[in-house]
Amino acid sequence: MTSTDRPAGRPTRQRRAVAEVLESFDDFRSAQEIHGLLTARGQTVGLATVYRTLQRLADADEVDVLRTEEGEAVYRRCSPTHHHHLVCRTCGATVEVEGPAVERWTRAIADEHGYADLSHHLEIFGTCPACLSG
Amino acid sequence: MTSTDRPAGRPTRQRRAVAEVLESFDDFRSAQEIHGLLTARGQTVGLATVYRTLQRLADADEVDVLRTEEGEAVYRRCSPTHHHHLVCRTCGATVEVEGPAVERWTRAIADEHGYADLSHHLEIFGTCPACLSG
DNA sequence: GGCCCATTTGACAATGATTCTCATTACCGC
DNA sequence: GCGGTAATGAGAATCATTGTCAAATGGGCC
Repeated sequence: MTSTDRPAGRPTRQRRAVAEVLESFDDFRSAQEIHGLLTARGQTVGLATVYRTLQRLADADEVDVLRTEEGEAVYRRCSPTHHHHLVCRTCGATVEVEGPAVERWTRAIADEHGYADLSHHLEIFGTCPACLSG
Repeated sequence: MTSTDRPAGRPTRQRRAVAEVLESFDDFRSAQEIHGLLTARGQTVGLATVYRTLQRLADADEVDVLRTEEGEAVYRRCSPTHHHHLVCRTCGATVEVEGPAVERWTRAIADEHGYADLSHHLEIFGTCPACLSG
C-alpha cells in the first residue's frame, strides 16, 4: 500500500510515445487508431506493443477501457478517481459521472452473496442533447 | 405501433430451434455456446444461421445482448424485469440482482446532462464463495 | 564509459469470433 | 403442387487481438 509497490516496468521510448498520444485526445480511441496516430506522428511503435502498453496501463488503472457496441476495445486516459460513463449512442460524446451510491450498492449486493474481490462496470447509453435537437 | 408491424420473417425450423434453446437457460450464453446446445439437442443449425437469428432477435428486442470483458457477445431471452449481474470471475457463476437505486440514479444523472432514450449496462465481477474457499 | 542480463520490442503467425458469399433449399400464397 | 423469394449452410474472408521468439535496449554496477 506504499508508493513503492508499483510493478512499474521500464520507461521506454515506445511507452512514452503511447502515453503522449493519450494526452492528445479526450475521447475514446481504439488501439488501432492510437497506433495510427503514433505512425502519423512519425513515432514508430509496433502494433503489438501498442496493445501491450494499453493493457498494462489499463491494469494499472491509468486508462479507462470500454467496449463499443461492436465489441471493439477503446481506451482513454482517465482521471484518477473511479467513475462511470454516460455515452451518446449517436455521436459518442462522453461524460464522466461519479456515483458513490452505486459503489455502495454494488458492495452491499456482493457482500450479501458472499462475493469478494470486486470490480464493476457501469455504462449508461443515451442520446445527447446535441443529437436530439440535430 | 399495432401488433401487425412486425417485419417478422419466416418461421423456419432453425428459428424455432434457436427460440426454444433460448428458453432452456436463464443466464447469458455466447452464440457459439448456443450453437453447441443446438447440436447437442440433435438440432442441426448452421453457425451462421445462429448468428443471424440472434441478431434478428436482438434487433427486435426479443433478446438481451451484452459483451463479456473479452468482448464476446452473449445473449439471453429478455426477462420481463430489468436487472443486473453479479458474475464470478473464476467459475462464471451468475446471480441476478435488481437495483431500483441504480435505475433511479442512472436516470437522474442522464437527466442532469440532458441525455434521453436511455439504456445502461451494469455488471459486477468478483470471486464467489465457492471459489474463495476452493 | 562499458558490460551483463532481464525486460521489452517488432514482425509475423495464430487465434477466434463474427460476417460474407453464393449455390442450394424450404416456406408461402396461389 | 408450383414459382419465387427469403432463408440456410459450408466454408472462405475479415478483423481485432494475442502469442512466438529472436533481436534490441535500458539500468545498474564496476
